[in-house]
This record gives sequence, C-alpha cells and structure tokens, in this order.
Amino acid sequence: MNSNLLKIFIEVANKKSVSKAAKSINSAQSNVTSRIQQLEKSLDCKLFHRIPSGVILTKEGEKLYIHALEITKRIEIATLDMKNLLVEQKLIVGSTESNALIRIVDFLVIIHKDFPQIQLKLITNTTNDIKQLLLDYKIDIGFISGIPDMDEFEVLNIIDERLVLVEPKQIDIPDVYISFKKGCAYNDFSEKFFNKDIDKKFTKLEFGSYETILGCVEAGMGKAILPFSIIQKYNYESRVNIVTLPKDISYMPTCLICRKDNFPKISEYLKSFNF
Amino acid sequence: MNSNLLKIFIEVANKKSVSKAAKSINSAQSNVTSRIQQLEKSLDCKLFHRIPSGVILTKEGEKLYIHALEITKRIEIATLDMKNLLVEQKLIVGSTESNALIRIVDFLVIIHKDFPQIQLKLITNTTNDIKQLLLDYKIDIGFISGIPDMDEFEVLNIIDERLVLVEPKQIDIPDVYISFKKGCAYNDFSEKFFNKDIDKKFTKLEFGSYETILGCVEAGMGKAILPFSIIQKYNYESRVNIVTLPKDISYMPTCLICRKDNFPKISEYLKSFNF
DNA sequence: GACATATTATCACTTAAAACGATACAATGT
DNA sequence: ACATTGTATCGTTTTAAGTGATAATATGTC
Repeated sequence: MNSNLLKIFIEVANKKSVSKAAKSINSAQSNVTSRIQQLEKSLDCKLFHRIPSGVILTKEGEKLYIHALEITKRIEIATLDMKNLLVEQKLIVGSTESNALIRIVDFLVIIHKDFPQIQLKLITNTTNDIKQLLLDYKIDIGFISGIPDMDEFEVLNIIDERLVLVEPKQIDIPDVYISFKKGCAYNDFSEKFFNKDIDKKFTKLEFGSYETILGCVEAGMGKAILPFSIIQKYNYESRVNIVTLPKDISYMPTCLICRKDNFPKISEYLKSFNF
Repeated sequence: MNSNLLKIFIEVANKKSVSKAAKSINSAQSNVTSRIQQLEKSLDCKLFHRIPSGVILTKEGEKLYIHALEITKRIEIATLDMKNLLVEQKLIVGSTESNALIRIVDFLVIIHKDFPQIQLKLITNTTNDIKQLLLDYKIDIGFISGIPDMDEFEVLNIIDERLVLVEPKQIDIPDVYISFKKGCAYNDFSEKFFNKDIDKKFTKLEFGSYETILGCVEAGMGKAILPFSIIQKYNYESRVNIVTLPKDISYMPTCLICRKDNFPKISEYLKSFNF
C-alpha cells in the first residue's frame, strides 16, 4: 500500500464510479480499475461492490476510506508545511446557516488543529449571497446548498444531504408549511413543493431558526421540509413523523466551493476533508 | 511526494547514511541517492547535509522527518487494521529501569491511542534479564541498554543515548562512585570506568533509584555515571557538574528489540516510532 | 425485443519510474 | 601513499503505471 493508490481509491469512493474517478484524475479507466484491484489484492479484501451503475464501498472499503483520508490529509499538510505556505495565511469561510449549525464548528476546529498558523474568519449567509461573496472575492471558500451552476466555481467537497418532509405526530394536520427565512435554498424548495397541487392551498409561516421550526411542527402547527441532519442534530427523530421524499427531488447536497481563479493554498487538503 | 519516498527518507535519516540505508532496505545506494534527490527537488529544499561520514538532517529535513514518521505510522496502522490483525492482541513489553523512567509512559500511551484493541503489559528488569525473558518468549519486545550481541534478536528501534560523568559542584570530591543496583548495564560500565586506574581506589555505593543517586552526587558524596536523559528528566542539569566522556566509550544507545522468530504484529509500526 | 448507453474487467501494448552496476570523486584514517 | 568509506553520476535494465481497444453486463428507451 502506498499513498498514490490511496489517492486513487479516495477518488473512486467519492465519485462512486471507476470511470468518473478516472476522468477526474485524468487517467484511463483501465488503469484505475487496475490500481483498485492492486489495492484489494495487497490488503486481501474487496473494497467495492460492483454494481451496474458504478461501485459502492464495502464495509472494509469504508474502513480503509477513513484511514486513507487521514493519510492523504497528512501528506498534504506536510507538503504545504515544507513549502512554507502556511505562514500568515488568512482563510475567510462563508457558510449557509444550516451548514453552520450542523458541521462548521467541527470543521473549523480541525482546520485550526491542522493549521494553527492560519487565521480563520466565518461569515454566514444564504446560498445565493455566499455565491456572490465568492464572485466578489470577499470570501475564499463557501458552503452552499446544492450543486453550483456557474462555471466560475470549483467544487472542493460534496456532503450528501437529503431533504425530508417533517410532520406532527397528530392526525389532523393543518394546511400550513413552515420554512426558514427567504433566500435559503430549502425555502425555495418548500415553496415549489407545497404549491405543486393547485387544488390545495397552503399557508406559509417563516421562522428564523431551525429549532423553532421543528418545535412548531412538533406542536402541530404544520409541516416543514428540512435536511435530515438538522433533525438529527436537534434530536427530533422520534418526536415528529419523517416522510422520505423521492430521491430525485430530495437530494440536496451541501457543496464546499471556491473560485476557480482563487484556490486557497489548502484546497487539496479541503478536497480530502472527511465531513 | 508519496509514502514510498518518505519510507526511504526515514531510513536514511535513521541510519544517517545513504549507503547504510540502502543496505537495510535491500536497494542500491545509487537508487537511494536518486530518491532523496527526487524528494528534495519536489519539496524545493535540501533535506540532508552531506558530510564525508554520511549525511545529517538539515533543519528542513528535521521538519519533514516528523511528518514522515506520522504518515508512515498511519499507513502501517491502516494496513494492520485492514488485515484485522489488531483484534485481541497482547503485547508484553520489557524495559530497563532507566528507560522505564524516561520514556516508557509516553510510549505506552501512544501505543494505546493508536491501537486501543491491544492489551499492554509492562515488566521492568535489567538489560540481561530482559534479554533472557525475550529468549524464553516471556515478553514480546524489550528495551535494553546497548546493541544486542546475540543473533536471535532483531533491533526494531534505536534511541541514541550518551553516558556522562556526574560530579558534585564542590572542589574536594571523595574517591567514591555511586551506581544503580547490580545487573544494570550502566553499573558494569561504571565499574570498569572507575577501576581503570590501578593507583586510585574508588569506594562503590549502590542505590535503587536514579533520583537518589543524583541527590547524593549533588550532596557531594561522590561521582556517578548516568545517561544524560536521566539528568534532564530530574532537572539536575544545573545542580551538578556534567563531564562529557569520549564518544567511543560513552555512546550507549537504548535498543528496542524482539526475537527474530517472534515479531510482534506491530513491528513495522515500532520501527517508525519516534522516541 | 432490439438498440443505444451506461458501467467494470481484461487484454496486449507503451511509457514512465524505479532500481541497478560500474565508476568517479572526496575525505578520512592507517 | 594507500586502503577504506562515504555520496554523486551515468547508462542500462527491470518493474510498475498507464493506455486504448474490446468484451461482458445491466439499464433504460423506442
């Protein structure tokens, strides 16, 4: 086992596809297949289940994935450290409110541990405003909801996230939906979702915090659409009814992005960050 | 930079010699030279000072060495973990008293952190007895003073250590030397050292703890020969006079060894342990 | 059911990297 | 002066990584 093989392995695991990974690292598909087989042989275990639409990590693959991220991360840190690229750097991070609530603290703590030299700053805002701040070079990296549409951005990391419909446990549910303040990507989604039936008219309520929304749903005020991790975060899994939505409409990943012409020095590190 | 290069780099740094490292990893000297040059070029810095007797790490080399040990260690842990070699393992560690005092706690703590599955046991004894316990398969690995002479042993790690002569700060020093209890490698050395002059007859005192010995030297009872790290450990550097001895006689490394036919599963990990 | 389009696996082949062996050159100790 | 021990260099060999075409298989679409 060596770190080059691990890098390829990580890319395949991230893309859930040998051919997509091959493209992304500018290599032939056959070569990536060979490297994965080499890794599997040397570790004497299967790392991926092969399915028609690609590959998915086995239980043992998941185990290696954790190790592999840690190892490649440290190689990246070492390289940057040796090239003295870590001194006196500033990193301004933008984030949506929901992401800030769920995982920004862990993220910042680990970055600070790995790069004590880097000065960190955090700005929270809506997805659209985060994008604008990136375009204006006001922030270096940003967490947004959904895949970015503009060509100026590069996706450094994707965090899978599923939206679910949250309902009170009672039987009579009023025709009310509750959503986060305007500009939030989940708000746009809720609006479309609840207005798709012309027959039924929903009343809309807006609140400024996810915990309030969940509390109101529990109290029977109405329904809401939220990322599943928010419900986990506030321990509402057993206090409300959770309705899973079709995969094609509910998949709303959080992306860590930057401008293509303004890569942070630790971009490779961010690519291998394990959220 | 990749982990294969780092492994070669570590071996060169440890052996302080390109040719010795090449031998130890069964490679041609020219190849090791090339790999080091490759690493230096890719990081854009000199990693070693070339001196006639070998090489020594530059300041930047020292920096990389820390990173490199961490990275190779984690690759080793990952490999063992993937091969499921870590479950339910016992590791019985033997150590000299002096080593136990100085560095065994840190050693055991880090091992436990990296391998929480492994059950650890510690036995302290003299160098000769540690060797015998290894031969009898009573312990798995052992810290001993000096390079082992027998062919049954494999050296996993060497910790450089220098013996120094410790004297009271007063002017009239009695012809007395103080040493640790019998069987200790430093005791044997002290005996030879203080009896090399036939004219002068030294009185010998034996104590059971290094701190007592240092206290007695400070109080002016006599001289002693001890490893420098013990003096550092107990903060006696400014309380006694320290006389450095010729390199050829004072070099007394601590070796971490095991039986060649009883390698612990984490032997590769131990080889890259940074004491 | 036929067909286009995904996917991974396998093959012979090419290219690039690593390793080798001989040799040069410098310093040190006898 | 000379053997010894060290690293660096150079041309060659060997090994590993990567390529490109093709096969095999599943999944939708017409």
